[in-house]
Amino acid sequence: MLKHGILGLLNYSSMSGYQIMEVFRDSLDYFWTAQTSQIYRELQNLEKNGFVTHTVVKGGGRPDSKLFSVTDEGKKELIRWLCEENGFDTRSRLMMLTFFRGELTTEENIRFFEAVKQSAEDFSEGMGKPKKMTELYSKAINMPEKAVYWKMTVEYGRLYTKMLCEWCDLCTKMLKENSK
Amino acid sequence: MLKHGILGLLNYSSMSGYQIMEVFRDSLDYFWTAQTSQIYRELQNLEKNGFVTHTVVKGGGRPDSKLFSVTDEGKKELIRWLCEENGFDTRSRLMMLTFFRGELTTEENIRFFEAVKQSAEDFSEGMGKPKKMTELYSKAINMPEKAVYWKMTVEYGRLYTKMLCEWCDLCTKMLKENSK
DNA sequence: ATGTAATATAATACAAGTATAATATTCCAC
DNA sequence: GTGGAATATTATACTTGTATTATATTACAT
Repeated sequence: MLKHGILGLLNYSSMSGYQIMEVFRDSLDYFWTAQTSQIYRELQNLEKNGFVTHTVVKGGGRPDSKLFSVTDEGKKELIRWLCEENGFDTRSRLMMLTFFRGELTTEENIRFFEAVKQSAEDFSEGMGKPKKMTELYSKAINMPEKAVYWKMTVEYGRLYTKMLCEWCDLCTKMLKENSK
Repeated sequence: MLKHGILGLLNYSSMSGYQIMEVFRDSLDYFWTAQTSQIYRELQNLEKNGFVTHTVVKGGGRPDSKLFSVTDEGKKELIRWLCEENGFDTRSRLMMLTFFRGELTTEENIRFFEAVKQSAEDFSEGMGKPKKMTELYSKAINMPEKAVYWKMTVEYGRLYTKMLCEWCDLCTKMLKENSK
């Protein structure tokens, strides 16, 4: 997954590994996170496969860096991935954690679902505000035709957290009714 | 994750690797899938860590099998996991695939979101019916106090797929308005 | 009797994500 | 001038999930 995310970013514009790391950290972390080391490793793999190349850029004052760019092959691979992956996925850590909660008490589990709800609310709030989105949209000035897809991911975040809060309320309700 | 899922199942009742595989395949695949080989590997790891033990059972007619049971240590580990993992997670392959769709045409992307919606509808339909749930609930007769948590995972599936369909409709709408 | 399906376990290789730490440069504050 | 923060890359080890294949036993249908 990360591999293609990097390819997608480099397709917007050439970047160093460090800059890619910043984009994931500051703008994409609401749907994907990546360790710095993983980004550099994937860049090496992508280069080995001929999907990206790099030139060394003298760091004016800063350490030298490698500026990575997608190749034609890389662009083709990005398109192939976009066309062939269907994206529907139901794997859920939360469901694994929910399924086996019969081992704990009703009270403990009510607290669990309230904590999940709180996390969802915090996330939802944190997503709207900051540089996260402003950085995204400032890039969108140069790429207005991409902005609609970025907006969709934000809308997903909104709908998903709303749904999750409703589900948590439902679970809490089920537990309270159960224990009467 | 799988490790604790196996621990959770063995905590319901002792089983062979093959039976665990059947439960994942027939009853839990709507939120987690696992290769047979991964299940046997995790069983070996769990045993190495002292969380499960096994006795060999002569297969009356069938091949011999290993009947696995949780140890006290294993039960403790299960509880620890349930208490310490918070479960809120926003990583999404679908969002990765959405974010970079600016490379494709509006028409291609409308088809994409329609396909995602179709998958969600198929999943939702498939979840309600079959032996999947009947097997789950037949076990619930012996464990009525666990059934409420199993029901919650089903409710999540219902809410999630409904939300996803709405999101797909929204995306399609955004694209159609955009291209006017 | 032959082959196929179901039962049952195991090995191997690979892909992808996590965790931690090492190394080097330069700027800036104290 | 010293230490810390930001920039920039790399290495190593580990965990988890995926993919494929191999092996062996018995039941059952053709």
